[in-house]
This record gives sequence, C-alpha cells and structure tokens, in this order.
Amino acid sequence: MPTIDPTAFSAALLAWYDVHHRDLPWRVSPRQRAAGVRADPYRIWLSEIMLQQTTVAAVKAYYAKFLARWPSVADLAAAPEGAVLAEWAGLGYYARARNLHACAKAVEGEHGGRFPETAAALKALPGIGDYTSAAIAAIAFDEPAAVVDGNVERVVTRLQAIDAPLPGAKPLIRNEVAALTPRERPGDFAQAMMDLGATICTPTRPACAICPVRPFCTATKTAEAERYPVKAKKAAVPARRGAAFVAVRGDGAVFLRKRPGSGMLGGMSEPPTTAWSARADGALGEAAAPFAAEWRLVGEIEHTFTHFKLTLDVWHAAVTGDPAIDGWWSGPENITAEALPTVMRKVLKAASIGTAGTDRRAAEPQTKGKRLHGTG
DNA sequence: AAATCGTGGTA
DNA sequence: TTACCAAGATT
Repeated sequence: MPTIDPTAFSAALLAWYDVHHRDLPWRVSPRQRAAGVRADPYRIWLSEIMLQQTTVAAVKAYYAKFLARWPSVADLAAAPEGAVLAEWAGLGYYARARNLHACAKAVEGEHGGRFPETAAALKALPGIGDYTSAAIAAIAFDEPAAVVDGNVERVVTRLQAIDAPLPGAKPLIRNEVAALTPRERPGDFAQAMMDLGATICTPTRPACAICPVRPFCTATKTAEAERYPVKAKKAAVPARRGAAFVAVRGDGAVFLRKRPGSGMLGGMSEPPTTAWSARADGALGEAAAPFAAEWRLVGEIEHTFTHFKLTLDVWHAAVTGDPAIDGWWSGPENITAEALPTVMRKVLKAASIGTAGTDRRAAEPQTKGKRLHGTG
C-alpha cells in the first residue's frame, strides 16, 4: 500500500474545502473559524447524533426544531424524555433520542453542564461512540482525532485501493486516517473528508475528474474507484405480520399506549398492537385485540424496517368507555405532537385518523395502505 | 461480535 | 420492485 504524504494531502484537501465546503446550519465555516469563531459543542453534538445513519436533508428540520425548543444542553436535560421522543418522532433509530436525553442529563449532572473536551471522555457518554466522539473532539475542541464515518471509509478505501471487506477493514482504515489527520485544523480536515465523500467521492459515479486529491488516489488510476469499498452482501429481510387496534372515542380521541422503554421503537407511542410474528402467515383476528370492542377490519399497512418487513392488519372500533389497559386518549389537536413513529402514523392513516384538521372522517383518498371493505 | 435498531431517497 | 445507502451505537 503506497504511503501518502500527509502534509501534501491535507493541504490539497483543505484548499478545496475552503472554497467548496457545504454550508450547513450547525457548521462554522472555515472563514468564520479563521476569524476565531468557535463551534458550539452542544450544536455539534446534537447534529452529530441526528446525522448517525441519517441524511443531511432529513436532519435539517429536526435540528432546527430541537435547537429552537432546547437552545442549550441544560434546557434539553431539563425536558421530560417523552417530549424529546415526541420531537424525534419520524427520524428513526429512537435509541438515539433516549441516549441524547441521557447524555444531556449526564453532562449536566456529572460534568457541570459542559461537554468533556477529549474524544476519550466524550466516548464514555451515552450514544457517543468511536465516530461521534472523534468528530466532536476534532470539530469543537481541535483534537486531531481520527474521524471515520461511512464517507471517510469510502474515500480511504479508494485512496489506498483497500480490497479487504468492511467491517473487517475498519482498524486499517482508522490507522490510515490517523496518519493523514493534521495537527492544524483537524476539525476542518474531518469535515472536508466527509464533504468530499458526500459530493465528489460518491458511492456511484464518483467525480474523479474534479477530485482535489486525485493525485493521491490509487483506485482512480485504474478507473476502479466505484469498486470500493468492498462490503459483504446483506441478507434478505424476512417478513413479519401483526395487527393494530385503533379505538376511537366519540370526540375523535384515539387510544394510545407507550411501548416498552427499550427495544424496537422503545419508549414511543402506538395504538395497541399485537406482537409481530416472525411468521408472515399469521392470520390475526379480533381475538388478538387488547380489549373487547366492535372491531372492524379497515385496512392494512406495510412498513420495512432495517431487518424485517412488517404487515399490520388495521382494526378500528368506536369506543365509549375506557379500556382496561394502560394508555391514554389523544385528541385530534394532540395527535401530531405524540411520539408516534412513522409506522404507527401509517396505521392511523389507514384507520382514517387524520393528522391535520379535526374531521377524521374526511373522504381523503387512501394513497398508501390497502383499504379493505369489510362487512359494513 | 454478529445482531439489532428507522426512515426516506434513489438507481 | 428490489437493493442499497445516509456524519453509527449498543449489546
């Protein structure tokens, strides 16, 4: 494997970054940085947690909402977990939101309200692992930590034509990044590597012709950049099936409950659902309902998670009394603020529970989910 | 240490 | 439609 001159490499990369960096809400631009503006650790941390396995486009609106509602780590630490989960609803990987809140409380309770300033200390906090600890340390505290995300893995495996498949090649990649990371401007270097991966060294059809570090790249010499990184193929996702029961009161309120605090959609809200059987053929009738009511099958929804595809039969009932299980009634004016993950919003939509306005019976054509015509 | 954990966009 | 991907962490 050829050795890259770190000084020449980072000079080329940073010169490109100074001109072509992305403008992002949580970012301090190189111009601002040179003028002495420091990144706010809270904002860097918040954005990094949100950006884990999540696109910049999806994060922007959530970042703005969180920052407006909780401008400081103290504000976030003082919030109820349920409020954080509700604000996170729709962004996915909900353990991130639980850990976000736990981390804010740890910073307040154990670190005097200030984020620790080294990657090693940051990594001890909830939700902060190898990547995030290095990123915060580099961007907010100028520590020359090796920042390795998916972008960097792609860039480095191409630079060095690393044929070893991921994730086994991670230690090798990390060492390469550590060797390349400069003492000066380590935060800009990390962000430059990620911007390069996001805009030039893309997964498909990389723009090698305009790449600022092309002279250092082995893979592009043989036009093989697109072959990297090498990854093992993923297994096909199995199918599961279950049922959801949407009870509606006369005033339009829907009965919701809180899911267990850990595991799938941990801590999030839902209309009561059955367990999700590994068998895709599980014919679940109203006998599976959590409480007796005049249940009527009104539709079904499909939702694909990371490791399985779920089909839920959607049952609906008009209810007068209170169910004998834990939960609460959520009125039409409150439903959008509930901690409902996307799959559960699909369920409510299939049961004609609107998320806008109060007329849940509005004749809105069903664009998603199969509308069934039961015995009416 | 392989499995678990969401969602939306795109080829 | 299917498959893969996007600033990974936890157990």
